[in-house]
Amino acid sequence: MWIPIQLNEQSAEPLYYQIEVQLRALIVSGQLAEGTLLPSIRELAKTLKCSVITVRRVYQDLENEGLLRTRQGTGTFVAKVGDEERRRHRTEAVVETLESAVDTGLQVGCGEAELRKLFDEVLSRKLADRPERPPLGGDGGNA
Amino acid sequence: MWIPIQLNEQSAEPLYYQIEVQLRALIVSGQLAEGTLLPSIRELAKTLKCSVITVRRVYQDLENEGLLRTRQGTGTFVAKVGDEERRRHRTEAVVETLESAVDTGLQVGCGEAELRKLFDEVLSRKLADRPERPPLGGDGGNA
Amino acid sequence: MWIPIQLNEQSAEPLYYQIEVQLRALIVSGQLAEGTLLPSIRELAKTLKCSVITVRRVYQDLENEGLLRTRQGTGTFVAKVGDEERRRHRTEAVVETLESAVDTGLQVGCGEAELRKLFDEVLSRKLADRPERPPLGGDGGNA
Amino acid sequence: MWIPIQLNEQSAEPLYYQIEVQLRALIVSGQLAEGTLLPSIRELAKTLKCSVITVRRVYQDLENEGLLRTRQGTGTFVAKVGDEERRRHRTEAVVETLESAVDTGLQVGCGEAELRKLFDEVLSRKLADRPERPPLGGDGGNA
DNA sequence: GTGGTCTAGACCACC
DNA sequence: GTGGTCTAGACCACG
Repeated sequence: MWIPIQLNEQSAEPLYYQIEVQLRALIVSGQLAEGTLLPSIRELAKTLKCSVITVRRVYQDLENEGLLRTRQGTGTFVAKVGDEERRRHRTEAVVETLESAVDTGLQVGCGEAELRKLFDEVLSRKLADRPERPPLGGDGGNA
Repeated sequence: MWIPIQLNEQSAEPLYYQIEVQLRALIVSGQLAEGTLLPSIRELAKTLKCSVITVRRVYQDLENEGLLRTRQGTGTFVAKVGDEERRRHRTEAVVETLESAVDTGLQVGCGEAELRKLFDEVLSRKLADRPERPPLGGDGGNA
Repeated sequence: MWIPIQLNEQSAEPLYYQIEVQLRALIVSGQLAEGTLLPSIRELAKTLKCSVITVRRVYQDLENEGLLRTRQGTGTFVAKVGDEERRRHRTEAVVETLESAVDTGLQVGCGEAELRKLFDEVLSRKLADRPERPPLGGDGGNA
Repeated sequence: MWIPIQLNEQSAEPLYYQIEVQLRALIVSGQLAEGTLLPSIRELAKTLKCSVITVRRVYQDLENEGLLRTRQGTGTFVAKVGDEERRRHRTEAVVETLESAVDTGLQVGCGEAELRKLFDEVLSRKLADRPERPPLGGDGGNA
């Protein structure tokens, strides 16, 4: 099964964090359905050209968050995520970042109108750039 | 002279970064006028209850950005900031964070409408919470 | 023949261990009488929805402990368990776990009284929850 | 500062887990007071003769549980633990183990009286063996 | 000095 | 084959 994760080696963000963010997004957005068997840590590590330990950490962190479940000798699966939890996860990161942006804007003296304008510009640009991404087949490898 | 900087020890963001962001905002927003003498490194460190090394780094970074100027034996001043530069600085951080938020939102499957709604909520809340802050006296320091 | 074994997939305990503990308990408590023919490895694996390898390991381990005997081409039987051995086995696991619990309690600063209270609570609760379980018919298998 | 942690290399329990259990106990029992600066991961690793990574994992896990707080460049501190949380943590592990012991006992056919007798024996023995341990000085190294 | 990330690689337990 | 633990050691960021 193929998982669309893009790493940016130039970024200051740690590798494990980049992977976590993207994998978490795939799960809470439902693109990776409950019960889906993820690639083994070794396999994903090879795919991403990083250490198995880095991938392991990702899986472990997401398991601690309750998004994954792993069974030794079997593999790592997408856990059941309640609707409530899914909604919370979905907007949590977005809202946090928006708050930070608005905070910064207000502090440097932007008014409400200017902030709205900047947001509109960013949103329009991002929507235009948006790559078409068909939903992942979520039934592959689900034992 | 008093500089309104709030540190959050709980945050994962490094101390120096929190200080930099806020000090930069005060400068590019004009709340700290050109030529203003900043508190000495030692004084600000004492005020913020952090290491002098941390403050030193902040002043150094902002000097490298051209926002501060240091004169040996005299102190550190707010440099002249061109209108062009000021405008760029002002929106730069905001736009970056907004982009990051929108990216995250799109990746977890939020639609345009939902993102706009979240932004509106955040903006309204922040505007309501906004503390009244009179402009700082920019006419020199008492260090 | 039906063997009452409950597996908890959520548990961190390995499957083979959960099965071993419960099967051992059935034997040393006399609920599975000497000479009883156990279900075949394949059958039990199917019943428990786990790998034959897992069941094989369980039978092997219990055979090494002297609780089971395997006769090629015939099947696996409950071995003769001496009274001495039965008594030892019966309390061994219980005592070990009790010791571990008491150790933990003392280390976190519980006093004797508090430990007794906790034990009473747990015991009462478990006795109340206890499902009625009639003794198993120990007179041979239908495999 | 000295932390009384005993490792059992023979045990099947992973090192990191043994350390976690004991450190957690010291914290929730109040023997390590809020704000106490723990030994650095390198120092504790040397003391315990294990890898820094093992200690790091312990600190990280306990930080995820909210029992520790670490500040880069400064060290790792005991976090504020609410009374409610402390009580929960304190009895949680004990109760779990007691339940497991009682479960086992009932399954092998012990009656209530026998279980009480076993518990009494274990408790008495452990109380007698108990080493005298004076409270730790919790004010060492607290910057 | 501190913690944080990433690496390679060994060995074990489980299915 | 899978994941789990532990190791040694490099390099960076922070105070």
